[in-house]
Amino acid sequence: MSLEERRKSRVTLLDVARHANVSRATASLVLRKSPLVGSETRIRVENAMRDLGYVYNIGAARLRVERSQIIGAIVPNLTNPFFAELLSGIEGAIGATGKVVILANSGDEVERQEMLLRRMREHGVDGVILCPAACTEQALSDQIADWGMPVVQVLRHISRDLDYVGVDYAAGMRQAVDYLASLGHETIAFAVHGPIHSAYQERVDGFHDAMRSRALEPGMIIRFPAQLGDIAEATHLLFDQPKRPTAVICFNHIVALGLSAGLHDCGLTIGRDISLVGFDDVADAEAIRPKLTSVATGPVAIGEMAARLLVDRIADPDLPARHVVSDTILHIRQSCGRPDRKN
Amino acid sequence: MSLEERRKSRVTLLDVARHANVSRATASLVLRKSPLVGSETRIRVENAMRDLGYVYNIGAARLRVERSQIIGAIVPNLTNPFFAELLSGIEGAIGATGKVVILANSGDEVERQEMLLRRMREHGVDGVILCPAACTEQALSDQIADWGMPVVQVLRHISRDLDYVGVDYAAGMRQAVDYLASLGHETIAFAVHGPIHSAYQERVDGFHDAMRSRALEPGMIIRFPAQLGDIAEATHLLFDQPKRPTAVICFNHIVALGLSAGLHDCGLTIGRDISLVGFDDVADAEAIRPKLTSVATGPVAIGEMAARLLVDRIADPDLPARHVVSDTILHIRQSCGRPDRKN
DNA sequence: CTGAAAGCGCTTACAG
DNA sequence: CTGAAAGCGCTTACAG
Repeated sequence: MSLEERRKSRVTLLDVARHANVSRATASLVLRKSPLVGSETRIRVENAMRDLGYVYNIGAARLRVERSQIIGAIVPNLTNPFFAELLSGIEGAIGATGKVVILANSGDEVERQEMLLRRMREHGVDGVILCPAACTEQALSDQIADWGMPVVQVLRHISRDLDYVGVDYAAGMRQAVDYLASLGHETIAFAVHGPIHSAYQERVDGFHDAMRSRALEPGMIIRFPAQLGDIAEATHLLFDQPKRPTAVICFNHIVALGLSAGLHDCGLTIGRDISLVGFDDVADAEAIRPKLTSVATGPVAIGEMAARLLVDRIADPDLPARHVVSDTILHIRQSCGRPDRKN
Repeated sequence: MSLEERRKSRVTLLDVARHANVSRATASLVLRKSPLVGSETRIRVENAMRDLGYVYNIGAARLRVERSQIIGAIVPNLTNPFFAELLSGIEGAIGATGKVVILANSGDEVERQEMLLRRMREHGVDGVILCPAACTEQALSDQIADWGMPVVQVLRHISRDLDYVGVDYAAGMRQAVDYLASLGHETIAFAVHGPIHSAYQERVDGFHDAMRSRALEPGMIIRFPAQLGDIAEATHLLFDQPKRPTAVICFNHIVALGLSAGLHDCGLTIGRDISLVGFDDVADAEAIRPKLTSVATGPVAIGEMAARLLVDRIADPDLPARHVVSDTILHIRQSCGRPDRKN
């Protein structure tokens, strides 16, 4: 009986048309706000829709028309607040166009990513915003081209043939290094962690380049554990170096949070005994003490921009590939000082 | 021409059937792994699918069958890491069943929530996991029943007629109060912020009850700004009270982060001069110093549980409504000490 | 095990 | 402006 009711309650466009004394074609035109329909007719149909509780069936429409109004978003990690902000930007901008976003988490695994991509194709997504899992091969780009599926890469890239929106990581590293150098630091470490991908590589290369152009010794890359909980107790890695760094740049806000805690545990005062620069500048940067000087990358805006590019590409698949790289901003707060020459 | 190609490349089940020399019905059976098909036939069909690059069209199938394999998730805020973890649990558990999740952000606005719900119905979602926007009226529950749409409420509830999975906030508050009382605190504040909803109310009520049952003076509820960035500088509110609190329980990790910073700015040492208990226990709790004693609510597990309930309800819409409320765990770390009687 | 046929709810020319 | 008809890609009885 509840099944009965539910079945009964499914009202179709034909029901609406009958109730309004028009043909189904006319009702369809009203639905899509065609100017072909007279206003009295339109109103009659709209009333019928309301009275009957009609709900448009996008899936059925999709069968005839080439738009599902669904786009996919694949990120490597959902619990990282940085990706949450990215997603927030994507969802906001896509939602504003009346489309809907299917969310998926690749966990940075290429097989899982492959499965998700297939699932999304089965759902007929109009396109996807992809932050490629680490170790994704460039060949994926050819596959995507074969499929004829609009894709924009975000934050990480695997091919120049696809649209891309990301961050000018090299410039960000230069800002950090220049700032520290201006305070007198010469021995600067770059504390990294996590899987290797384009954004990782660009940061590392950017660090080396920035150090070189300041005529500083490059090369002090120190790898920390992937999990926030393990970073603090690995802080000693900083001091196991041949030359002890007076300043450290963090790969992202997770490393910054971990080291900020770990240095505190070592009895060091950040900003006096050692300088710390964060990267990504999510909300925490303001909240930890001392306030963290940080390179801001604006994840929400990046998500919005990626959404915009995807919408454009769906509208015109033959557009040449675009690559937009956004500027970083160094927010100077309280976590850096002059080097302590005693060390 | 690229259009041509794309159109050409759309291979249907009929193409597969022809290529494998079977009827479309048989191909469909293979697709759905029916045991009715002989294994040689099955293999022939599977090869044809592979050779032709066939992609199942779920949307077309949905038209015949009552399952879209899409579920919706509506949360009030995407940038709050707590909701990101919740979402992660939802996506993981739903994804594991082969379904896909449409994500949407209500921004805690009921009109927006209404629009999102409609959009999801248009997409024929099989059900939705809803964290109701603040001020959602109970009438929504009746609407949902009318629609015949499976819904599970998560974290916040508006009606007992709908499934719900949330947290035993009252028990969490009791744990916090009991712990502080056992250290000797008598003047305890509850620092709240954000919109009012069931989870808010339950925490406040739980606080009062817990204080009363310890024979302590209840009632010190102090409201802080909604934005993390504004909380630290509102810390003085704690001291504008008739009786200065020796301990404060935080509404969530955002308040905890903000106050932790603000108290530091006031020159107070947390755990010695004043005690702080967090709520939610997202990753940060381990990372701020002193380590934050916190009531853990396990958002990932809650998301998973909500997904499980939704799947059950979709399978059997006539199930009686279930309400699962998960236990909290008090993680004792370093942010609490005995009250300083000098104050 | 397989084929022919009807139908899910829409859109789109094509006539009127 | 409106109606009749075909078709999007699948599934589901129903015969064989």
